[in-house]
Amino acid sequence: MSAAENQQLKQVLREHELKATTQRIALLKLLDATHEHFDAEEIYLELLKKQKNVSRATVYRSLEALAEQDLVTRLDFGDGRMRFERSKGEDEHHDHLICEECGKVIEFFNLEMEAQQLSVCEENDFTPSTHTMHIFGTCSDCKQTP
Amino acid sequence: MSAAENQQLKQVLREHELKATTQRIALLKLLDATHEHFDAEEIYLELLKKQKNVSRATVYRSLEALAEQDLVTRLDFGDGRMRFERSKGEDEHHDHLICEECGKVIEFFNLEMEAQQLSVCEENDFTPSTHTMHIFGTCSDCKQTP
DNA sequence: GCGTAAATGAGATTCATTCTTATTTTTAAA
DNA sequence: TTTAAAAATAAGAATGAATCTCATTTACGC
Repeated sequence: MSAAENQQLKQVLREHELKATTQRIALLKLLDATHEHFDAEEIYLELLKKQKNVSRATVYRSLEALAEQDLVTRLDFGDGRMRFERSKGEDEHHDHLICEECGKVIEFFNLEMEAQQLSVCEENDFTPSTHTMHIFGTCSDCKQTP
Repeated sequence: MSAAENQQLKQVLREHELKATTQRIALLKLLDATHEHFDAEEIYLELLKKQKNVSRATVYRSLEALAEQDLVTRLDFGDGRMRFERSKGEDEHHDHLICEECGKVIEFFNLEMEAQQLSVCEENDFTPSTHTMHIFGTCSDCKQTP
């Protein structure tokens, strides 16, 4: 089953004109297996656990290549390092509520908000490619324990 | 007139329990005088031009202290360094369209979008403090010259 | 299997930001 | 105005994420 998954990911990489290296496959497999928002260092350490031949530079370079092909998505929570997730379809796009106390990230999607964004772009003759909407504050858990 | 401005800024700083140092006053004066989104290094260089006694560390520390008191606002355009602007009133809040070609930043405000944000927070029992809404893409100028 | 272009590993490098320590300022009170 | 204590500053060292270098290895079309 892991073999089939490897085969499938190899396919995906080739379709995006990326060489199917063991490192890239392992990286995609890792992100496929979690819903967490890993940063590059965490990804590097996770990969090290599973196979010894990975370097930090490769993690960064692979993430860049994969992001360029929209196979992974960069997330900037404003704390100085980028997080990454496996890209979701257009219909699975989401924004984030970020708790400043505990760091928890709540994903949300609001159709009206997306519509407003498009209308703002139109008003300004601006062609959008991506957007980030982050609301910082305090989550319900942290409100209760002051 | 600069003396009066100094006096006024001194007042502002004291009201926020910050010592009114010449560096902080100069920093506020600089941000008051421009609509640009300077980064820390640019602020440092601008201040150096006007008076020789400033250090990078002080610029960073002052910006942190001023941001904490909401006298300046941090802007994260996702390019690896923070920008700063003089804080505007609640009613002057704005979000940003950021051109990926030329780096131009267009400010906008959309009341419905702000309302949607509040409703999302309510749905999630989340108390918002600040938010960032950045739309990346191509501005009208850059569309014309491909 | 072979050759070549592309990817990788290891570590050096860059760049924004933070920290350290000795010195200087601010400010409140004498 | 002088003075003392607390806070802020200057200068440069240190940190940490991300990028770059270059010698070595790997992927993959032939």
